[in-house]
Amino acid sequence: MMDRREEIMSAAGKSFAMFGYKATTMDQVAKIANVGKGTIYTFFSNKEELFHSVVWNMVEEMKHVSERATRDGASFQENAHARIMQLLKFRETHQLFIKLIEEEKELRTPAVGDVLATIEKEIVKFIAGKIDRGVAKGELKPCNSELIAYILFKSYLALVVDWPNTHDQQLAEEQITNVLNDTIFSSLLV
Amino acid sequence: MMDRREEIMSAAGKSFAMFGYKATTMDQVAKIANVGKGTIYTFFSNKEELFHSVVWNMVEEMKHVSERATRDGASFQENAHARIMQLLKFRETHQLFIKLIEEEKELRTPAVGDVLATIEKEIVKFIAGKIDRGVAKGELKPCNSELIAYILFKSYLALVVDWPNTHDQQLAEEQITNVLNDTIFSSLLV
DNA sequence: TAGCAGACCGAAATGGTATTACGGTCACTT
DNA sequence: AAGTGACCGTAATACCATTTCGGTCTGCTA
Repeated sequence: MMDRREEIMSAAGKSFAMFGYKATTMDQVAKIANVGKGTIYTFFSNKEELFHSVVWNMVEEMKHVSERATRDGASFQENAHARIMQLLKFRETHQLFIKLIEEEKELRTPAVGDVLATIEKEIVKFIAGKIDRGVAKGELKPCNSELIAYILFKSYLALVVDWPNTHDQQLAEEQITNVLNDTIFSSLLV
Repeated sequence: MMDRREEIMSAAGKSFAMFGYKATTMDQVAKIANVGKGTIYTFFSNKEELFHSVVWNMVEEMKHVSERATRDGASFQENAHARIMQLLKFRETHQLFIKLIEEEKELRTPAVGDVLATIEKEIVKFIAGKIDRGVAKGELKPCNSELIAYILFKSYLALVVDWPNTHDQQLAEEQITNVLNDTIFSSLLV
């Protein structure tokens, strides 16, 4: 039988993904995990900490999936594009992530807002790390990597996520690569 | 005495700016305008149309204020920067605009959400027009002006409005001009 | 008699309260 | 010693009585 802690995390993951943060109860999690409610509190000090642990797991998985989009021979821009697109795909594919975004939009649960902000910060840090590596390898000019990572990610969000909200067809991926190659990426190359 | 229609628009403008869309009542507007409630309905078919008229007024004023930031001798980038910064300043200075943003965030009044989306579209159209003019005058390369205007405005929003939400000090204006000159603007110049 | 005013209408929001649900604890079991 | 679930106080929910408000329409005024 699985480790009790993992059992609980897994149960919580399923419940948060299905019902969201607010609508999952600790009794629910205990039931799914085949564990008494009290037991949960020997591993996690409260609901929010359990939530953070589960979300953190997801973030690690997301980074891992993103890394897997890296291709060895490819240029920095190609890899950066592939990795960020993978992040965005994860964002709108992974059940828990979808549920969190939905809950933030309709319920405004504060704990969910906090967690989404944390995730965004982590993603930007992840991208900034890639830029720093590019600089260290001499592929990119030195720059304020956090600022560039920030505007790069925000641009992707704007083009991939926001644009379709106000325009009735989404942008072709080629248009996205073109505009970003001409602007942000071109300013980075040595 | 002022035109009755203007009287009503002015009263509505004050009320929307002070209390927001949801919390201003037609009785309230009638009272401020010194007009019977029925009279409002001879000029505007309903509350939402009155609202749109008032907001449209504000948008025209905002565009006008933005134009006034234009300097004759200055480069395209300088003027574009000055005009967009003026738009953003208006956005966080003008009472009605402030109130709309607040109401969208806390109350989620649908009519307000619609109107804010319309305003954003109008701003992007305004910027796209400037880009088209720059192209026509031969200052800029031909490009997809709507797409560039979109990403340009979204970038300004990200750097000026969003950044301070997650970082405890706002970006210096010089950092903003630097990063955008190196990226989006540089891709536009002939 | 044309245009304005404000009493009036029904739908929708609000407020107050009785009830339920939930996060977290702890005395008890195994 | 480790685990459980009945239990507690608070906070959310459901319910209903009352009020509010957008919009209409008849009568009044100039």
